[in-house]
Amino acid sequence: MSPVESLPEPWAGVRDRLRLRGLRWTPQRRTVVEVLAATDGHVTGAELIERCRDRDPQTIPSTVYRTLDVLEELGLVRHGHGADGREEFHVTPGAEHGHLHCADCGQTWEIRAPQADAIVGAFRAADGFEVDLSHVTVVGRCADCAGAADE
Amino acid sequence: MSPVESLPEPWAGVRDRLRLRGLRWTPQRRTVVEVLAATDGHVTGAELIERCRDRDPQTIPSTVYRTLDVLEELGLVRHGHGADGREEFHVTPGAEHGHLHCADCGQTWEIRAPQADAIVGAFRAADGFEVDLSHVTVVGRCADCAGAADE
DNA sequence: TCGACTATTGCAAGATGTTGCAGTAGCAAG
DNA sequence: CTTGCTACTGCAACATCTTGCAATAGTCGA
Repeated sequence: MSPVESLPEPWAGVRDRLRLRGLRWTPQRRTVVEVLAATDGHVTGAELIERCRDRDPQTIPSTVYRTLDVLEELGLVRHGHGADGREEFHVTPGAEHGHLHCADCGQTWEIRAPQADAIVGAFRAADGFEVDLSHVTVVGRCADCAGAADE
Repeated sequence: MSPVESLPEPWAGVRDRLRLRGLRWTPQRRTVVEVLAATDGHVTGAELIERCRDRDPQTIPSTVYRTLDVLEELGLVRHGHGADGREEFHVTPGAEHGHLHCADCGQTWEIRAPQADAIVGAFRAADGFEVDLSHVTVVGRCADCAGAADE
């Protein structure tokens, strides 16, 4: 009795975790999980659908989005929003990070630990508010572009 | 020679500022400007269109969005994204603030100065990056909801 | 006041998500 | 292996933005 498929951790047990909650393991969900397991870091909703279609051309967007909701409840992904407000999904663990985006040059960076801690710490200390950093894309102007703007 | 219309500051000179740049003052833009002048704080794109339609039922969404782009270039509004990624427009000045949103209870607060400074300062010191706080909605869990989640 | 230049508009189509509903198909029990 | 409950799917319609294009209409100079 080999496993359904050799999925890397932490995806191997998804099927059973779903069933334990009375949820179901379907071909469509399997497609999404396989794509996510092969994804490193983050994907936008559109990219994800695109990749699912590579495996199964019949993929329906609404099904993918609903599957992502379920996987987020299991803690396997987190959704956030890019600089333009479009959805972005982070594959956990190991990809829980915020993004920094320059509105001028369009570049994006990951927010590094010191700044992440500054943000999370500031709200925790003041209000007891627990920030979900990976939900956010901080927008502004990078040093190069800010300098260039001063003629 | 009375002004075109008695718009409150800083909207009174919009017409001339547009013309100075070779841009035009149209009835459609006037509608948007009037609505914004009567708006306190922020509005979502959908709300704005709704209010414009109250004044002019012929209002076309794409025209409104394009007008907002122009007004943003003049510095009269800033766009940002709410917790769900939808657009939100801040009427400047005086409404340049970030938002804090609890994913559990759905409440939203304005980010206060100490936390705002902590964020802006952290990025400025480390990378010279100038954060546009009003673009962002920081999402997480408020103290009450975080507490309730611990059973 | 008239004419020409070109910024804007209105419209239609497309991208990205969300939602309601009826039919389908997992899954656990017998 | 059946059967029944109900979670899921597929679809269609809608919400929010964005973009390309032809026609319209502000502006400015003569």
